[in-house]
Amino acid sequence: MEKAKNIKEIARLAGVSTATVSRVINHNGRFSKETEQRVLKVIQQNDYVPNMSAKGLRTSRTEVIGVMVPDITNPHFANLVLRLEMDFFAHGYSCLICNTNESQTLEQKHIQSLTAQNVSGIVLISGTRNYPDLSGLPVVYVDRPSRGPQAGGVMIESDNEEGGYLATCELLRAGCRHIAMLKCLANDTNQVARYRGFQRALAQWGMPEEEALRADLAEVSVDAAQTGIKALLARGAQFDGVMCTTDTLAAGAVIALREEGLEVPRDVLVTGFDDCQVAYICGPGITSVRQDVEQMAHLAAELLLGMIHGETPKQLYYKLPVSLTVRDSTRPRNAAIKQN
Amino acid sequence: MEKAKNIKEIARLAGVSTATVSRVINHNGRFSKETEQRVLKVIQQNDYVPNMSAKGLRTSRTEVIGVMVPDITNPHFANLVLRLEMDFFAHGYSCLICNTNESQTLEQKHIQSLTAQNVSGIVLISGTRNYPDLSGLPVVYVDRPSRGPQAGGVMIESDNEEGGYLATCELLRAGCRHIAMLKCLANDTNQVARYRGFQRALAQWGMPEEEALRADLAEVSVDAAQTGIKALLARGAQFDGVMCTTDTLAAGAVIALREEGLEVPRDVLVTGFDDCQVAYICGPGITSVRQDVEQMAHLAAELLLGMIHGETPKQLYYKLPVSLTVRDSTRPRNAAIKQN
DNA sequence: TTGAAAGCGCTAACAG
DNA sequence: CTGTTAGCGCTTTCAA
Repeated sequence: MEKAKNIKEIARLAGVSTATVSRVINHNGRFSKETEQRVLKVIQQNDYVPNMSAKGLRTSRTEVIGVMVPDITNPHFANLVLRLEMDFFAHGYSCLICNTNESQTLEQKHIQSLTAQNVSGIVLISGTRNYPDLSGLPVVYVDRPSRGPQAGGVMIESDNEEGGYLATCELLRAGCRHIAMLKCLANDTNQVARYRGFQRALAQWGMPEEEALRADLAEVSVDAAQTGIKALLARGAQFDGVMCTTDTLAAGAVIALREEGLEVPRDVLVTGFDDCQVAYICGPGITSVRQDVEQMAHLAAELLLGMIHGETPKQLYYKLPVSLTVRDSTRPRNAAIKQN
Repeated sequence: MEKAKNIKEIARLAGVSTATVSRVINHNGRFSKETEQRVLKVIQQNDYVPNMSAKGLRTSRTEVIGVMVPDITNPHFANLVLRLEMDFFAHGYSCLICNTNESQTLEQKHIQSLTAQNVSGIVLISGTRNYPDLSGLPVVYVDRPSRGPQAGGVMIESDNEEGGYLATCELLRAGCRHIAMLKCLANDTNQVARYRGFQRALAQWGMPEEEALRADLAEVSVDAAQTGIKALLARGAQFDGVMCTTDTLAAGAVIALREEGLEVPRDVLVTGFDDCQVAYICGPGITSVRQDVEQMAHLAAELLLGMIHGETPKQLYYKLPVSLTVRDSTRPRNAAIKQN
């Protein structure tokens, strides 16, 4: 038996008009209980699924969310995207995932493509805000603070400054007195905040920020971190701790130190940021600032779906708390370090 | 000045019919060079982007590819998805990414959602093949061999058997004589192939497969691997090498061994599979079988786009070569092990 | 080489 | 509570 594939045939089989079928499907009321039962039965019997292109054309909105992410292979973003996708799908929405590779040109193209496809909303993980095509479309900015003025939409981020502060305090508490700083401020404004937290902790402990111990990397990668650490050592920098603005950098730092004959935590302590699997896997485990990615995704989905349904968000800005996961990389085995 | 937002207005501004505009946009010929120039200019001046819902409704096909992946947070899949997304976007296609979490029910729902949205094709990373909704739609199966009979579509996978063989040979070559096997055969048929490669290598070296050294885990996770290794040790298993069917498992193995006072590679050698960043980051670096993810994604995109444009693929099955990335985890510092 | 017009499947205004 | 109908923006056949 041939299955009915459009609303007209369903209507015919159920002995009602297409309007009624549409109302039943979209829970728009104005039909009797019996009619509903009959229509739903026919729909089920025929495995009928409404054509989303038609619906999209008619309503100028599809049950699709655009998710723009710098790089899905970054474990932190992968986690975030997974959660977003799950949350949205639970509400009947699919996700168009767009990797922007930190390129504004590509980002612009993706946004154009997304609006052309009538997505209902966009989750934007980007420091850029001034996309004109976005006007009128619900947007939630996640994880990356704005480089310029916020143009509209909601913003959710972790308390990165506090995270940087926590990590640095942990190093200081564990006895570090000369902390190197591994960062990459180029694309990621989060890292600026983490760096500020670092500075605040030092100031609070009455310690100077040592120019010679700062490395600003060209990119966030294990390689760049290795190079950075080796460059520091090569020019004779003396440090007993390394604060890294990312777990990836921390992993690179640990590897580079090992290659240079320095063991973590015996000779140098290290902290990371994001609390990704690498922090756990890296030998030794790396103390890292944990972001609540699950909550971040959940909140983003909730807010965006709310906006899509016409609600106005209570706040325009949400800052989520962070915590510190302490591992071996800040547990000095060498008591000497504490006597500095 | 108000921008034109649909084909009708573009047509009016260019002084032609909508049909001509459509033909220009879709390169369907049957227009003069001058007309083309004029239309393109108006399109550009107005930043006009065709409404994809309308196009989708009309043609029953959208420039969207569905990508079904078990879990985007698995670095191997994240790499694959990133490459796929980049390749497809370069050809004007967006990707709906669907995490299936190894659930067939969820997979089924996603497929229904994808077909309802008139996607042009699907990349399916799954062991399941018998989805009826897929008939007529171009499908490329990637990375996961079929659990049952292949229903149609093209299949691309790495030579997992050879990979398992290579890894095992490396352990044997390095002096291992009692190799533990850490695997999780439940969902992932790839791992079965890797396991076969393991068996082939042992057989070739004239060595028995030791029942007592096999662990089949409930899931692919660091925790499961740790538990597995500790269980082996607890029941007094003696081994000098561990072959793992995944880098994640290998990382767990290294951690568990360390926690039990065994150092890699001093006491035990370890190999992983996938050559993800964890293999590099884990201290020590883990020797791992490298899959050419880039080529896999590239081939998948090429084949799927070809099928979408009506071509018939030359082959229905592609097996991609693998290689071994040797790291410290199979470079024994302890000469004694070689004299076994 | 170009235009007129039908219609994809759906929703929503309106009429009853 | 239910049906009729117009039309979303686009492609494509047919006619010129």
